[in-house]
Amino acid sequence: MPPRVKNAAATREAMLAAARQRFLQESYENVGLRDIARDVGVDVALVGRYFGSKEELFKEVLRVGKKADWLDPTVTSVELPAYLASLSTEEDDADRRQHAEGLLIMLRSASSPKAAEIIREALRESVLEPIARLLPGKDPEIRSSLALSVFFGTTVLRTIMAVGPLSGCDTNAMRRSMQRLLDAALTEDTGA
Amino acid sequence: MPPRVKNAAATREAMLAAARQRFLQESYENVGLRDIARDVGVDVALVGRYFGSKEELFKEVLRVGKKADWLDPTVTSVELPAYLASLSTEEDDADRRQHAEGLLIMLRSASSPKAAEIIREALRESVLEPIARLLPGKDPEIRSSLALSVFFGTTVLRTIMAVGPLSGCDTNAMRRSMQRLLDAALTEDTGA
DNA sequence: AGCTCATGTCAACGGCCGTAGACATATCAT
DNA sequence: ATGATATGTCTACGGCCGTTGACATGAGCT
Repeated sequence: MPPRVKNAAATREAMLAAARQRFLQESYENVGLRDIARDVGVDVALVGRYFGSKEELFKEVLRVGKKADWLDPTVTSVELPAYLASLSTEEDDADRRQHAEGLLIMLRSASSPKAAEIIREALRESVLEPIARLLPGKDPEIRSSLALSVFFGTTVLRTIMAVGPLSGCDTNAMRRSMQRLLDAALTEDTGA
Repeated sequence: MPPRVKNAAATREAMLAAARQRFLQESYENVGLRDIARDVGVDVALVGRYFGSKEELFKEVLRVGKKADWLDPTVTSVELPAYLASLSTEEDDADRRQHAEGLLIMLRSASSPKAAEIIREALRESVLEPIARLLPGKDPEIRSSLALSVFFGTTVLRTIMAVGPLSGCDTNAMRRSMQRLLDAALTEDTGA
């Protein structure tokens, strides 16, 4: 038989992929359901049928990146800064790419009221807590938040604002800077 | 004479102030001109008359924070990290507050297509370049960008995403962390 | 007082959005 | 082949948006 023209599971998956690409490039409000539907070559109304609402579609998009769990448990705390630093620069590793993409999506839509709570939850449950669990020493939650803030800060300038000095920066230099920042972020506070 | 009920300059100023407050709390797209007008007790159409368009109003809002120039020229590079660190925590100093507010406005609307270019320009001309000019050593543009990324990163988590560990953090601890991060950001890259 | 012009209001336009329900069509079981 | 059902389309609604031009009203001058 010739390949099915009508296949619910396949179109759902295609819409999810298209949505992910869109949310990767624009914020929650600026992504139109009609854009996503057009990408797949399908009618808008299908979004409603398969995902219920735009918010639920967005939730599902964030769930995609969750499948590859954050950080192999074998990763020790000393490798952690290097891993996080590689998130911005490494392009090949599939898991890393997915993690970095997920974070970028959250960052892009961070100031969209409708998306805010969804993002907060996803961030906590599938990023901050897993990282904090790997950190020895005091205040793991604060330090994992600081580490994440390094990623977000550099990404805002490099990718979202497209500010020259960081976007055009040499990859190795960038990785060294990230590593320095992440070391500082993960350092325990001596209170001095 | 009793204070003028109709005063163009005053209402313009009031609308500018109201707009600034709104853009401080929500992103470019999520701030409606009708909201601003309602805050002032005035009709929407006045926005068009006084500012031309929403984009120009936004431009003007960013110009407000520019009046207090960034960093007294007497500030040496050693005090710079402390100054930047105080941006997030200090509430009293008027200039600092205005600088921090300006940055928050830019951050909030960073992923709004209509606002993006305006922000890029304002950031470069009135933040990145002034700071870079104060930095001795190599790659001042890169290092000033990294310093700014520290502010943006922590602000995203603390203020925009309202993520627990950083929003509820002790002020002194926060300042120490910021200082550590900023030192790392401003350190020259030895290439090692 | 009356004239004039700056100042502010009103109504409406066209456009895009997310959502919903009625409708069409392809696929599969019988 | 025929009916049943999953799959996808079409149309349209109500709502908010930024912007515009015609209109009202206040203030200040003579």
